[in-house]
Amino acid sequence: MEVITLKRISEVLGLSISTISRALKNHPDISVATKKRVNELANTLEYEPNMNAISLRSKTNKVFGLIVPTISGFFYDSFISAIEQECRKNEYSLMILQSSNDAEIEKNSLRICRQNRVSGVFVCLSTQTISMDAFDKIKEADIPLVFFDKVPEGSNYNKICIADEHAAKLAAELLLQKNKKNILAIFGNQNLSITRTRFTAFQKIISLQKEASMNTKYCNDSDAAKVVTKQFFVKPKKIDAIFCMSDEILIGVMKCLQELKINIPEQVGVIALSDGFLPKIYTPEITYIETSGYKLGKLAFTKMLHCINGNNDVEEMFITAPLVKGKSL
Amino acid sequence: MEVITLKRISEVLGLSISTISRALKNHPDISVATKKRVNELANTLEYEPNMNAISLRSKTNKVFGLIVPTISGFFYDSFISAIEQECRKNEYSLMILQSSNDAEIEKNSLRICRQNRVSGVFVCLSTQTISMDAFDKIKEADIPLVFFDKVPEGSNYNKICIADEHAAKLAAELLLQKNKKNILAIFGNQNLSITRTRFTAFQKIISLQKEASMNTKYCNDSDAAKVVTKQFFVKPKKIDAIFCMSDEILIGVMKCLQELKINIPEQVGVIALSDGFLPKIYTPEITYIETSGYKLGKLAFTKMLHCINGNNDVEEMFITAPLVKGKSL
DNA sequence: ACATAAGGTGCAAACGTTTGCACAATTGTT
DNA sequence: AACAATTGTGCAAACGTTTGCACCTTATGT
Repeated sequence: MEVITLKRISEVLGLSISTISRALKNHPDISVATKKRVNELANTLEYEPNMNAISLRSKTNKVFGLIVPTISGFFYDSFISAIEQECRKNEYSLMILQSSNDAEIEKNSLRICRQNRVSGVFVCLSTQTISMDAFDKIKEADIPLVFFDKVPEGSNYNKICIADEHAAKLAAELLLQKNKKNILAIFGNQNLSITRTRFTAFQKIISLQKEASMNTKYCNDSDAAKVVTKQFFVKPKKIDAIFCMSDEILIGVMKCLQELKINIPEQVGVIALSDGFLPKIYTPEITYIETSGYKLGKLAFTKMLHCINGNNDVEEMFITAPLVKGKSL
Repeated sequence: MEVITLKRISEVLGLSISTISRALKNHPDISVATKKRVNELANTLEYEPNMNAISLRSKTNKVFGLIVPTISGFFYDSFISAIEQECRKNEYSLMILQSSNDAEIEKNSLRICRQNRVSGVFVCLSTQTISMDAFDKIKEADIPLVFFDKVPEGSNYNKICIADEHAAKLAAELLLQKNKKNILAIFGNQNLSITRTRFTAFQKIISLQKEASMNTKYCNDSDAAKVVTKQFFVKPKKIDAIFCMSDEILIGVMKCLQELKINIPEQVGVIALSDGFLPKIYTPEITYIETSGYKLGKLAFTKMLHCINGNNDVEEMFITAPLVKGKSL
């Protein structure tokens, strides 16, 4: 079927293209009568403005880019979901790119964003990213850049994060409060600043309590966490609580505990940092500090809008991570 | 920073815009020397073609639209992940829209797709969709349309589905084979054709075995499934196996069984239709028929490419759902 | 009656590409 | 020496919008 343009409408109505354009935008110059005629025809013909033309003309594409290591996961999907909702509200579209934790693909995704002249880019860094050059170039091109979750180290980037320090601290305090003395603390990929932050904060609190001891382990996936956990239950057991830095870790830990038929919380307590979905499907429900991808997404979007509106202050923002009590501690 | 265009390059080099354009596209008309000069400058200046201009000129945007009820979930995220991968391989971009199971939003998403002149649209229908008018219009506008998972009834749409009939049949057969006689079968939203298909196929097999009886329940969410399951274990228990139509159902069922400390598979067997993630985190691991969003995505994309390449045959395609044995039956 | 203002509309350029065609310069053929 | 073919390049239009400006009507004020 023929696609309707301003030109087509102008021909039918015997008016000029500019009149049609203005009429549809409710421009005061155009008479009410004409506006009515134009709008009616546009409706029956189901005119839809060509975004490509608009973007070209206005030099600004109402699209945001979003680069994540992977869409499927315990966290990104809810983040993306939040961003998409906000985009819709604000009449932006969302272009999603996965980096698969590959720096090369990530870089290429940035190129795609530039080619599409997106209005801004949300980025959760891949675990492999070393050079920030490509990102710096985006900034030079005046494309707002908002990092979330996995963020770079420098101070010249917008960063939206879970209040990792506070969250880890909260977990540690709760463990001490429950009088746990021998804690197994399992963290994720050691390369990530998020891991280091969580570790440092956690350890700091635990070390305050002289009688408490802490075993630190780093695991890159669920299976590793399972194996690590098992080690602590085959030897004479001396662990009375496990801290899981993420959902991924939690899965491995729980798998192990279930297989060994270890009772929670009687034999061992469990606490995690989590998006909240998984802790609720276990029995007993796991006590966790909520690291909500959804809230993070909302905040990231707010910051992005500020950038769009000319507020160029580089900011690091945090969302607080509340404690959600289960029965696992 | 100034944004680089063909014009800019042409000015620097003292050549015409068209020469630059052709040189960058390695057009045979242009001399090797010129090509070299142009490419070098384009590289140092980091020229990135303006996709909006290209799309406008070519009247074809290399972007696909994707409309799903929700991004986060046990299934859509892996579907989306697959589509995104294929898009990247084929140099398309992906625009994601959530319908939130709201027909109005879904319709609006279609509008956005049209305005962006996308090359094609992937759709998983919302549960509330009644009228197919908006979709029919997209088809009239010659925009390829590929439905997946939740698909419309008519025969004039491309549909990519799990082989629901086969999957439900497989589950039923396995239950009979394991000599289960009193089966609780829990299904999802009764409005969806996917539910009806699974139910019919499942029931057909069970009814072949005279001694087997089947209790059918419909639940719209995990909590409902949990409540329903509980009912069957407070009265004198007569259930020896539970069939879960989806991950959502499975979550509720497992929650109930765990709370009541019912042993799987000794006291009751469990089988589910699932994407595969959840069955593996339980202990024992749940036996399931794999309904892979990932595979579905790959197949949907293949069909989309066929459409793009002018193969307009309307097709209904299925992906087979293999049995993955756990220890729950 | 005549200037001025107000109201309604159209012209044309611009956004950044691509591409058919024309053209100039060089080379090859008689 | 005349002519054709080849090679390399540029012109200009087109894609669908938006918008500053100019234009032509009328109505208003003196």
